Amino acid sequence: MQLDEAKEKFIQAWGTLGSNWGINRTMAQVHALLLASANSLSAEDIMAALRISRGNTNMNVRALIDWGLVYKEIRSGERKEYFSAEKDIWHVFKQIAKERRKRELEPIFRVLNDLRHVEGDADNQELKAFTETLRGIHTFASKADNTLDRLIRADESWFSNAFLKLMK
Amino acid sequence: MQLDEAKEKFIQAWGTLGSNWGINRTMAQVHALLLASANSLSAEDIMAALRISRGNTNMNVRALIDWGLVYKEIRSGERKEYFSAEKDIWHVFKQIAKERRKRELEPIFRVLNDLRHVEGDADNQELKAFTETLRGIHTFASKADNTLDRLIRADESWFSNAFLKLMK
DNA sequence: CTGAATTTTCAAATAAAATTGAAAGTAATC
DNA sequence: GATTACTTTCAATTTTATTTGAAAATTCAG
Repeated sequence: MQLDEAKEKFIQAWGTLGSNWGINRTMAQVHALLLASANSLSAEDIMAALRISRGNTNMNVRALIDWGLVYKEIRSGERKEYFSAEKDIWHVFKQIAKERRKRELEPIFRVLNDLRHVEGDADNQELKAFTETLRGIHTFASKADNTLDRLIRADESWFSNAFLKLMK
Repeated sequence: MQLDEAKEKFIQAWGTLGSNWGINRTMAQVHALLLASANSLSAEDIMAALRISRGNTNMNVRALIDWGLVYKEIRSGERKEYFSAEKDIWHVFKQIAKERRKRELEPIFRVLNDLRHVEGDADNQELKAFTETLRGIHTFASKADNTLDRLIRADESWFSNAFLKLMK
């Protein structure tokens, strides 16, 4: 397979992966394009490579910068901005985990926790079932969130070590 | 807060959570409704509670059964089917992880692995950058996939233990 | 300052995903 | 084997999400 074909397939696959997990497909594709490029790219480069509009390019590049996955580069003597992706995949993963936790998990878990104090008759079966479900979610979410937090702060050797530990 | 209001908010929150992570919002809401119910519910009950059509109800209940998150119940003497959710949250989590791995991770990682054999000049910088990115993804994905696999097979005490181990 | 290069915004258009509902299918009962 | 009580399917519709592109804003160089 030739490089161009492989890159194209990589971009498609990464886009599908993102899309399946609630990330805008184009955002994931821009990310893939930058991950697969040796050099930083301008908005024009991205527009041409993915055949998308300037507005779309701008929005998604900004989002990737907000997510801490893409960096802006200013080349001296040039006015145009160039963009490059963070290439350390462990760092990329942590960054995504961190942002998604902040944006999509924390707010929901805050709501779920508030719901645990429902007033009502102690031997109402419906109420019991509901609070029991919320309790289960809370117990699980606390452990998971704590583990995730540790993961986000850890370096790769921690992950490898943890991985090995858990293997036994 | 009254039970009905709390249930409603729970259903909304669970729907938003699913939607953010690439799961059909209604499917997540049906799941929430069943998670919050003491007794199994019929299609009519679900239609009424969520104000959705019969077709929609049927599709999403079937999907939840496919995912192993909801069980069908036949009450003797009744023709109607009733549905109840798996309430053990640790089991629910493992089941979701298992299904998503199978449906959305494995196929993509198979594609990405194929892309690692790209032909071309060994000192082409673009080629080097591309293969290096794929190598990084592969290394990470292998570890993550293995950990996930172990998680899926584990029981809750394993998770709690692992959690404690990783805390130190 | 002024103007050219570039980026950003966002209302309107388009595309994608989800939903409806009625017709077709299935299965239990008499 | 016909009737009834459901469940399933899927083309058409509706809703939601994404994308476009042109106008406005910004930034830099002279």
